[in-house]
Amino acid sequence: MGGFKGQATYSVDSKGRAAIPAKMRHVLRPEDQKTFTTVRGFDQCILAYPLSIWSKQEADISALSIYNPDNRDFIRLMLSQAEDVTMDSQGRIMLPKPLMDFAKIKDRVLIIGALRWIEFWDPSTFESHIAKREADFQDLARKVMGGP
Amino acid sequence: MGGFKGQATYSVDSKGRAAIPAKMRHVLRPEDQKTFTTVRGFDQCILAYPLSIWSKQEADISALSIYNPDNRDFIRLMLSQAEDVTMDSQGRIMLPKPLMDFAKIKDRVLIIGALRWIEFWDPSTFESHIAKREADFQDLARKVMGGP
DNA sequence: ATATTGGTGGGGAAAAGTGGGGAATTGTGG
DNA sequence: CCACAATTCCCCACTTTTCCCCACCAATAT
Repeated sequence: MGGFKGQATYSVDSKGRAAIPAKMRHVLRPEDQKTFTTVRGFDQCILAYPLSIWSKQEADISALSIYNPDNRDFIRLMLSQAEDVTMDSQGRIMLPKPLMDFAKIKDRVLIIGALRWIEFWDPSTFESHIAKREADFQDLARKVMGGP
Repeated sequence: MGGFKGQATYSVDSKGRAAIPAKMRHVLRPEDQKTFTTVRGFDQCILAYPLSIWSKQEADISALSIYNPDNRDFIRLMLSQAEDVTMDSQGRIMLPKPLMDFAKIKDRVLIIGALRWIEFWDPSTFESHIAKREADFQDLARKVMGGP
């Protein structure tokens, strides 16, 4: 069925909590146990995978050989800042501090759905990240999705 | 069955709702669950795909590798402004605010059927967009559809 | 003329987002 | 092992937004 989509800008309260948009909560399945695994994104953002999706990623990483130095460092970078977070009864999660620091998120957060995962951005960071891409959206789409 | 066709100019009320023309409503199939997925168009308009059509698009996007930066930005641009909208009992949908801003739609909207999807335009934007093409309709047709 | 379908508008109930207090847990230092 | 501090977790309460339903008007068909 449908994955995460849409966006919302919410507040991060003094306890570091942020609400998950209701429309994204509804995408979660019972086996996810209201839990996301948060990891450091490849860009300056936090990624949150539903538990059941993350477990596949974890299996892939598990399969990497320990005898390759690149593999070892990749595992360190990926896992050392990974954290399971469970929604409270209000549908909020606690964003891990190390990840908030990495993404420069303070008291407002932009949450965007990206099919199989959710991204948390500092609003102004996202704007500057995406600005130039926006102008080239047509070309980017053609390049990525194929076509003449 | 036939796809969406025709046009209509309707009002957008204070709550951001717009009616789907009845002739287009009748194109929807039960598996669409009266739901469209709205996305940012490549031109200055909003696209609405019936749920069952959109799910194919989503599958294609899902197949993209997240280890490619272009792919990631494409997914962000496409999905962050995508939204599922379900018709109410009067056959209306709520146009998402971010998309209305993008398409410069205020209180009137031009709705165009385009076979597998519906387009929402600001009436004057559409007029100026299509004006120059209108004169070249013959040539455009030959270019697009093939022929001498 | 009347019934039915299609478009438009708005009010009230329900859901969603936000903030904070206090109990339970964890971690640290004596 | 215990005391204390800090953090986390679990409720409860308030405000705002969304959504569901009813009502109205116009146009078309019977």
